[in-house]
Amino acid sequence: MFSKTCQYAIRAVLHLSLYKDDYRVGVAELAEALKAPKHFLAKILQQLSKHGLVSSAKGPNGGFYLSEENQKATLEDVIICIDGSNVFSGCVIGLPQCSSDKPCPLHMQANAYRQGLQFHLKYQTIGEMALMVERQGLKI
Amino acid sequence: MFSKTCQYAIRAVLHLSLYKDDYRVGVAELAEALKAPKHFLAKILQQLSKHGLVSSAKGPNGGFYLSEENQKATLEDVIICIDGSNVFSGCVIGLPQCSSDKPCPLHMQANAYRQGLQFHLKYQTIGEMALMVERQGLKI
DNA sequence: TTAATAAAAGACCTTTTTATCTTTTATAGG
DNA sequence: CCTATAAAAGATAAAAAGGTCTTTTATTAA
Repeated sequence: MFSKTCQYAIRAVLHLSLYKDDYRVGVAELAEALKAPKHFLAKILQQLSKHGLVSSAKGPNGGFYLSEENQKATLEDVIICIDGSNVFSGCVIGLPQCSSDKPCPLHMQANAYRQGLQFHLKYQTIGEMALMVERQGLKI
Repeated sequence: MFSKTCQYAIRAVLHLSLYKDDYRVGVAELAEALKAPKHFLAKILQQLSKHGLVSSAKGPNGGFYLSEENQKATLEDVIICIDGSNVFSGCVIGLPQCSSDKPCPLHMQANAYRQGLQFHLKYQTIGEMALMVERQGLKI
């Protein structure tokens, strides 16, 4: 479904949302926590940063964090930023002309799956998800 | 969702199921019909053939076809043959330890919809799908 | 104002996926 | 039995994804 890059991005953002508001997380620390390759994770965070989905501060005590604004974004935003919107809307068997007008044989069922998930990812902010994660003790 | 290889495989099998029972389709013809790279498609068909999901005949008038038996298989079989079963069961954010016991934050939602798709792909044979495709004039 | 810190940026490498080309094997039909 | 045909098999190549390393830039705090 999602690329490995995107999986790291999702996990990184969720993880960032668990820290205290004013704490800046260094890539090394985050990479360790996620068991993700450090430099690769750095790239991903930079891309998210460039698109305003995470915030960062350079220099001593710097690092990545989620601003109030960032917390209001959704995982859908993160996913689209990394993998593009086609993960939700592209034809599952790769037909360029596939649409609800001229559907492929898997169109309806595949869309049910993807739109259901997309809805879930869209109508809950990252901040809200973080609360869920903490209360339910979910794995990241 | 599915690899390009898998997308070709699905389309190839569906396409094969539309021909008359006794007609053998050459790779060149099938590649043309699917607008797929010929040699690459050949590889895919060989893999499906090795796993008993399509049948083939060498020599003049030879080619690929679906036997009675092959028609009774499902697209789930095809997909698992090419992409492996993790497309249906692997953690969407890539956690090895993710399970219904220790779920990731997307576990429930992802599985709810994914299993819907899997069910659809599993409880309709390729032969049955072919009928649908013809009756509804769907795109392949 | 300088030294240490940490992100940003970019060059580079590795692996996997996707795709092509060539040779071998099997078989139908003249 | 020979030839043309078409799949099987295998080697090779190109592109994309995943991952690493080095240099540059910004910032803080001594």
